[in-house]
Amino acid sequence: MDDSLFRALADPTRRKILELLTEKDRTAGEIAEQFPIAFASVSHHLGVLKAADLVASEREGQFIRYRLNTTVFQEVVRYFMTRFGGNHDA
Amino acid sequence: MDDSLFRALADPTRRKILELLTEKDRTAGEIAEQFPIAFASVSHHLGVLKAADLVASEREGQFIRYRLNTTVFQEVVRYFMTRFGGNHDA
DNA sequence: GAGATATTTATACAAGTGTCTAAATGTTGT
DNA sequence: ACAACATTTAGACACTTGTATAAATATCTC
Repeated sequence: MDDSLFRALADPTRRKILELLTEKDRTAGEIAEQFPIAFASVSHHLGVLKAADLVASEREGQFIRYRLNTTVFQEVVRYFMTRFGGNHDA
Repeated sequence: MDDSLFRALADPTRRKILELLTEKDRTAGEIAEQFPIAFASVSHHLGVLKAADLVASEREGQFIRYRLNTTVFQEVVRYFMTRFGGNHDA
């Protein structure tokens, strides 16, 4: 289990970004306008999430669209369930 | 979902501590001797884990015994499953 | 190609974090 | 009460991180 994964999840702005991407894929700009911080700062967060493989991105014209990498989330869930006895039926 | 929870999980030493406590409850000293860092540093980590409610402790004579708070882990699992579509049957 | 829009990269800085050593606190046994 | 042991707390310091502004890169339209 990679360290960058948990460090990426440690920031509330990044977790909010992930939740936004749960609803639907979004461009960097669509994501950035949801936050009171500078676009460049959001871009930095997106880079962290991407480095942790929590999101993927692809260019779409002048936009760059981000989407959740659900595979990694299942790994996180498995990490907690196997090590810390999360209730599988919950 | 509290911010301190994810920040607590972001450090590899702390995750290792949690894994040690999965096996069995341990005193601060038993935990500390598993790591190459100073006892005081481990104590600091234990404080962080306790503040995040991931572990609980109780004095036992001169020792202080730590144990996992499994309830919070189930909350973490639920957080990921509900928001990010982890496979409930996995 | 120039200008407009979308996004990232570079740089700087204040705040936060992990570690250390030293000192403090709590407990036990003499 | 004192000494020994177990653990935490206090301060200090290097390193990381989240943010900002400014500059760079990429795409689109004219």
